[in-house]
Amino acid sequence: MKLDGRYLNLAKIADSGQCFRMTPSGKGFEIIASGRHVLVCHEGDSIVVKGDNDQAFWKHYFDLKTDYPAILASVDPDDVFLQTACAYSKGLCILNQEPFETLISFIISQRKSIKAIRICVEKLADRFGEKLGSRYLFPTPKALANANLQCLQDCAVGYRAAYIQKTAQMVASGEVNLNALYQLNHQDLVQELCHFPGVGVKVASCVSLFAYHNMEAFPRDVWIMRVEEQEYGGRFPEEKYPHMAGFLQQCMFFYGKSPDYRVKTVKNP
DNA sequence: AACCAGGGGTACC
DNA sequence: GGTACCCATGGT
Repeated sequence: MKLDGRYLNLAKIADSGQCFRMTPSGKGFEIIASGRHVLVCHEGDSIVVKGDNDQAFWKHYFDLKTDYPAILASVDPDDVFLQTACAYSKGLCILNQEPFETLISFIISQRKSIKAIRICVEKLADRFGEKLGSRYLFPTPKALANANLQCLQDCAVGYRAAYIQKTAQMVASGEVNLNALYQLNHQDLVQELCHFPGVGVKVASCVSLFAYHNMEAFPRDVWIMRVEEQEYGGRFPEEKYPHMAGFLQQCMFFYGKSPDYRVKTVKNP
């Protein structure tokens, strides 16, 4: 199956820190998402997906309906840093990911590096997920709700084990219906997600952006705050870009973490 | 070998 | 309502 790949850059998406189960494989990438396990790679102007034929799903997953070039073109030309960050990040998009996996993944994310998050998520899948071919799917809410606390801790999640277990129980029991939350706006959604243990405004914002695709979400982590301090004297005016702030945040995060930017901003007196 | 990682909960004031 | 401290674990 082929998709329009003229804008996307799979390598950048895989390295962007919004998804944790997209890994280099041969000339392309392996993706495990929403009960599917595929191989994707660039081929000319296309992205070739092998292992699944649900075109509607993958078009949505890669957010092909959003006009990213138009978004990039509408960035304030006087904001030199943002222009640079966006140019550097060309090919990034905001994926449409499954809410439960995104929720648990970003509960794990607190005080962890992206590499460490990947390891935890993989261990959870290996231990509690359903097998599909050579790999394991992300665990269902029920599987994590019934998981032994010590077994969860064996997945290197540390003190977050209790957060994961309780959150999974709240979902599995029906106390919270994640699919029903699509109808909420960003602010109400964040408030709702904050009821889960281990979820504060930052994690909730990530879930709002990466699963529910609320583009006005602007998650502030240590990297973003560092960039905001350096480039904007404290705070990026995200209200200036109500329908694309989340994507710009991705660009600022991706560029801000890159060696290019870090070398540039080193101060040697 | 200290220090940091896509923070949040809690106990204080 | 702010703020200080604690929380496991892996990478650098």
